[in-house]
Amino acid sequence: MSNNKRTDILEAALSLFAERGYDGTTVPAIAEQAKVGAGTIYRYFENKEVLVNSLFQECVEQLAGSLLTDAPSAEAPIRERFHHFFVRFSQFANGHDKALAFIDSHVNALFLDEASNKRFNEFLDVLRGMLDEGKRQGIICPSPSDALIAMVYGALVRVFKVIKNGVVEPSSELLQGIEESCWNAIRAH
Amino acid sequence: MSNNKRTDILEAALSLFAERGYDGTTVPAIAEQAKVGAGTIYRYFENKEVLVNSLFQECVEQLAGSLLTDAPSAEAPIRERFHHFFVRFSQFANGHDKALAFIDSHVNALFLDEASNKRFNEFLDVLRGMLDEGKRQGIICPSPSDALIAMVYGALVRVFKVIKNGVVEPSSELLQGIEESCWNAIRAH
Amino acid sequence: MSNNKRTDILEAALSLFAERGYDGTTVPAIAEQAKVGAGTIYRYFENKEVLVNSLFQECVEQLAGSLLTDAPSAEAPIRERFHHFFVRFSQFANGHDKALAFIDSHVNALFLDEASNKRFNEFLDVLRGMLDEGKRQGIICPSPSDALIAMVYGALVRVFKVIKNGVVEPSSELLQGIEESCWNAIRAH
Amino acid sequence: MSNNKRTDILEAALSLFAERGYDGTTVPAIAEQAKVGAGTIYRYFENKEVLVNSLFQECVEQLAGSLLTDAPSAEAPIRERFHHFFVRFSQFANGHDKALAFIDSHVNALFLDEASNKRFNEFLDVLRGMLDEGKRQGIICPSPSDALIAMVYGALVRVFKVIKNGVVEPSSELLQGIEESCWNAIRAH
DNA sequence: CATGAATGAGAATTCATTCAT
DNA sequence: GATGAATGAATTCTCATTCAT
Repeated sequence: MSNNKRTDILEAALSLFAERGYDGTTVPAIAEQAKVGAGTIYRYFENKEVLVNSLFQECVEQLAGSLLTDAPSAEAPIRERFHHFFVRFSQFANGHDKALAFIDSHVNALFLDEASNKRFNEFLDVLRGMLDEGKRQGIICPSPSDALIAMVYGALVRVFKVIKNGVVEPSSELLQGIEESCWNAIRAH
Repeated sequence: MSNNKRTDILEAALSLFAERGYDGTTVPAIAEQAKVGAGTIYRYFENKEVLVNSLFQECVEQLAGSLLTDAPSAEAPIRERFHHFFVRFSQFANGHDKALAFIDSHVNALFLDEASNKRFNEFLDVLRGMLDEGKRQGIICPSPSDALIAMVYGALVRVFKVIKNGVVEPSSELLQGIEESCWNAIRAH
Repeated sequence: MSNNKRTDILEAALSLFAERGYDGTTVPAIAEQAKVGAGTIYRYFENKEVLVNSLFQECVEQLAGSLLTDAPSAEAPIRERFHHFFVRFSQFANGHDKALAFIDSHVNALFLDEASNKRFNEFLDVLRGMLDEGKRQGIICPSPSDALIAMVYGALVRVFKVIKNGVVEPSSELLQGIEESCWNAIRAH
Repeated sequence: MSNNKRTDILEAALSLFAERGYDGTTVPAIAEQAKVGAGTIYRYFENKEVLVNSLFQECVEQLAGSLLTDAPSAEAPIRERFHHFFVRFSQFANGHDKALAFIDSHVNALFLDEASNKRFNEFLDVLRGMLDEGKRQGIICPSPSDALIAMVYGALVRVFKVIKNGVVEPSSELLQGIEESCWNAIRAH
């Protein structure tokens, strides 16, 4: 029993969208997974597109919120800020693997609306802020921040996916190695 | 006029799959884009699933072939081999952006068959070979190759996507910076 | 208004299959005749083939049930048993002419499944039992029962079809004459 | 190699129509079976409907011709005429089982044109003539000829089908038994 | 509020027919 | 004449959405 059908629906949708994609997922399938009637979904979301956008925004919200929790101040050393970012991201990837997979595989989809895209860009801005500050300090390499973000984000999404799939073991050495690799990718040499 | 309808269909499918995904693309839409009748598609491909698998395998083939062209021998220095890989990958990303986007967004899809998955893993093996040799020589950092591959591949796919989208300018400095970043991510420090 | 859409669909299908055959009948045509949406048919039957098999089995069930209703015991005289069979068959042919036409024109079709064929053979077994007993008593002529069944069944299906078509009048003299003819065809002389 | 593509097409169509019915048979399937191109069929027959009507009429022609060959004169004893009919019909059923199955399963089809129906009725007229003469002589029972024809024709089609299917062995005793049964069905008692 | 049966527009696929070679 | 690749209308089937209960 759950105290909230809306949440049940979003969780079911997340699970299915992450696995089969938006277009590969039917509304009745979401209803079944959520253990609600198909019609119930339409009491909480105007239609399938509204549902996917709501879900996307909530997922990005969670990810962004996760990264900001207990974050060092803007005055803290970049390396420390990056470490916090990495730890949080890695926790999120571990605890919310479906959300990360869903965000990643739907991020450029045509059915995402203005608000969804805006929300995702705001999330990227957090990273951008850190990198821009680092470049000002000469600690981060001078490539465009958008390029650096794309690389770090792309690298992390992918590497946590192979971890989730069990291809490699998520030991603390591995995580340290990944953090080092990412840091080396963006720091000035 | 084209000398080959099969090619027209594959190109149309690539374009649409890359943009809207497999499930978001209708067969008549492919037919229209390819300027053939809808029924014609079924003369060349048994069904939509066979079409997407054929396309996937051909794209991976192209990518792998591209990376192998004029590749330095296995005895060449790792840095040189990596450079060649990067240059080829960047050329492919530039000339075949849709193929790269298509591969990337469909690589784990449930409708891909055994052969498609096998073909993609063979492509990854090429990278693995280079990294494993580098680790033996102590040049590449000791994280599992699957993790390093995921990071480099993820970083490159993503960064070339933002380049394609015009977010950043593909200057030679940028490309040098990206290559350096990727190399720094995987080399031993 | 009917209390059961499944029944509406089966009746519509029976009517159309009897008239135009399985392959000559489209699903939307059945839907229209049944006054339901085309999609509704698929809520009740997995596909067109399942529909035709369900219908076939139900029709054979009705025919067999009809023949068994108030049937004389296996100890009753063969002539009496045959009379009962004939009367029941003739009533069925009169009241369920479409069912009889449908069964007859689809009985050997390739799309009928194991269960459908089995059900029809069970129906034939009822006749076979009567004829075999008659042969044991020397009342029925010694040709193989399968041949006698084929003849009687073939003769009756065909003659009731011409009656239904209005080619001949279904007077009681006619029915008596047909019963006599069939009996004469199978009795020992 | 055959000297006549038209014949090849008709034979292929006969074989397929007999097995799967008109609507269940595709024109390309006929072409393949006939070892001609699909387009070739349209050089000999305007369309599929013309093909099936031509075939139907040729088959009925063959059957009627078969029954008339060496037929006793109208003055010959009815029993002798019936014997000849039975022998010829049985030969036809044996040598042209597909033609008989095809005629039987398509005889009332909606796509048969005027000429096809007319041709089939002319065939029935041959039987009718014999039975009417027999009734005049008091040898044949007084049921309407159309009913008697339906019964005899229905019985024979069905019984030769089970013989063809190997359910019963076509011994000369069996054939004699069948002939006797049919004769007993229609003679006056 | 919640449901799930019902719907029909739209998707994948087939096939009778045409026509350039 | 013969072919079979190409076609698009028609067919089977799916699914987002509605609405009576």
